[in-house]
Amino acid sequence: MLLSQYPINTLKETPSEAEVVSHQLMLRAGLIRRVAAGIYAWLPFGLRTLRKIETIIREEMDRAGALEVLLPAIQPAELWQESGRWGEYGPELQRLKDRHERDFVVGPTHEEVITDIARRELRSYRQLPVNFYQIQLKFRDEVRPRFGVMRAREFIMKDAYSFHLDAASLAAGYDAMRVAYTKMFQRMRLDFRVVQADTGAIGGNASEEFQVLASSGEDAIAVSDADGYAANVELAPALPPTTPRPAPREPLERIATPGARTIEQVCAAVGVTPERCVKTLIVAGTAAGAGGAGATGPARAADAAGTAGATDTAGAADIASARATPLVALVLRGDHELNAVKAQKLPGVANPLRFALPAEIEAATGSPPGFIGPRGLAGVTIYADHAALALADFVCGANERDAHLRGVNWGRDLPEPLAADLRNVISGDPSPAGGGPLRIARGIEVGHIFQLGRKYSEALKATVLDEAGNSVTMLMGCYGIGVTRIAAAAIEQNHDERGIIWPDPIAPFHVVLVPLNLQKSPQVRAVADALYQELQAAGIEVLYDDRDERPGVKFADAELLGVGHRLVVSERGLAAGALEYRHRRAGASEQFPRAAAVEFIRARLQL
RNA sequence: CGGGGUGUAGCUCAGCUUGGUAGAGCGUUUGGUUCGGGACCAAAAGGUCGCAGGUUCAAAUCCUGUCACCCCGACCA
Repeated sequence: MLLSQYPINTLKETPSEAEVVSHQLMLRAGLIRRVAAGIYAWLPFGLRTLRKIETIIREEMDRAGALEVLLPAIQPAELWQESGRWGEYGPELQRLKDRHERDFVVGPTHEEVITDIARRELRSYRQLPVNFYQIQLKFRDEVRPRFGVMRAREFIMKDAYSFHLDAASLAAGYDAMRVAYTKMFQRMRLDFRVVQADTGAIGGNASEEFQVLASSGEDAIAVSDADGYAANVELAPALPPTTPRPAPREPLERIATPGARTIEQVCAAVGVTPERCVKTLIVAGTAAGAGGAGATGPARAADAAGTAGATDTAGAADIASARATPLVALVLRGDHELNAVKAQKLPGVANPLRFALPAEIEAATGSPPGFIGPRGLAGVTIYADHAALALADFVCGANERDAHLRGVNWGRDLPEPLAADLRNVISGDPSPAGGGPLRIARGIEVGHIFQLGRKYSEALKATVLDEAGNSVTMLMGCYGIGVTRIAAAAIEQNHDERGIIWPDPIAPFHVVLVPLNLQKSPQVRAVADALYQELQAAGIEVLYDDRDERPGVKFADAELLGVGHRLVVSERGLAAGALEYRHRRAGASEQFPRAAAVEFIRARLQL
């Protein structure tokens, strides 16, 4: 491609809207432009990279035996009503009406549509297993789109759905996808980890995420280098302390703590460290959990889970409803952080997790937020994290304005609460796999694989006949990749102060050809033109900077755009019969004979 | 949705406190000189100051409303 024919400008200054490096560089290099919040246009250079990413995905999906389809972006509400997600899926689901006032959605994902196809097309176990995939635009009306294409509202996703007769087949299909994904991300030269993950709103059983490691990543992942354990922090279990709780030594004592609402303030007022304190978070419970004493037993657990989706999220103004909402207290050690995913799975806790409103807290405890403690909380289910439960002589709120308690002991001063894993693991916690301490890394989720089970096939009655002629509900797996996000993730991992450094397999071009003094030197022109033809004829993708620009401008743009291999043609070099080569990561250039150009470049491409 | 902030030239921003001629750098155009690391000189184009009301002799500036965008918290590829 001739750069003189390309009208998109690079930017010297960083647009103020961009926060993270990948976003800044994508805008500066002219890969993307913002059209609206979380909605981007892909310009030619950006699209070239996007297409390369898609090609790698396609090749590996095809190799794994998956079949490509293209499903509609606009989907009828009926399918979503049938699966139940018309009501469950929140405001992220973009709903719209056609001219006849019929309801539709802009697809955020395609389980409903593909299951609808599957139930029509698949009649026999002989047609299974099968895996359908597509690469297509999705729309999710994110609360807060951010970081350019990393968290956009409209984005391109590769989504795949597999159908199986039995669990063994599903597991095999799932494993095949894990292998295919691993291969793809390896081919893209990404530094990633496969981590255990929460199944989230989509539901299902086994689930793993593919996380590209980057400090700007939005996900925290717990990694143990000793035993290979890796999990999203949302899911990583915090093991209970192995040492037993010490015996009480201090007397229970009330302390005036005027205005001390945060753990830091309480510690300062009382004179202890955060790990000697306990914080009590009040969250909404479920109607099932409100029944009365013993509501948290296993028999009620199924009940609670069953009604979780129906939890009312009434406004603060409605005091009557606020009083009616059952509450649950979650108790954590002062230096620990609540893990919402773990908490909302507990019996009696509303899912999704919702913090109680100040009015609700005051109505239930008689104290404003900031002075709440587990002692004397009547009619509230109390869960204590294992670490909080292991404390003796701890500090907590007194359920009274401007007062805390110290020397508090479970069993002695208040009943033993229910024990649970409520917190995020932190660096240094023991690995659940048993091998050494965990460390916390940041990751960008570029892929996610699930064993869905029968959630959608059951709702949409997707069945086949088995060998015995019985109607069997199919098992499903689903497998997503954030295609547009990969481009951003790759830049997060591959850049320097001068710009992008694309890995060869996803670079918009293989080589950038930079002739110096092109307009004045017929010799440079002749050689550069010839090289352009030769390299292209050899199947090498060349960006030919034939602009009438000074060398500095050409070098700066080439480095910003991030093409890995640079070829310089100059009068100085040609006098010695040589060309100049430099890798984007290299500190210096090397000379090589002009006649060997094609072989020289080919030997250095790592595709 | 809650909290914080910003809308002035294609981009980055100043001007607003204290109302009175719309500015700089980069980019763009033309001419010239340059030509191995984002050149220099000269000239030029380019803005209904987000939008709508209001106050005032006079509004980028003050007031009200509205829209858009960005940042911090709960969701996800």
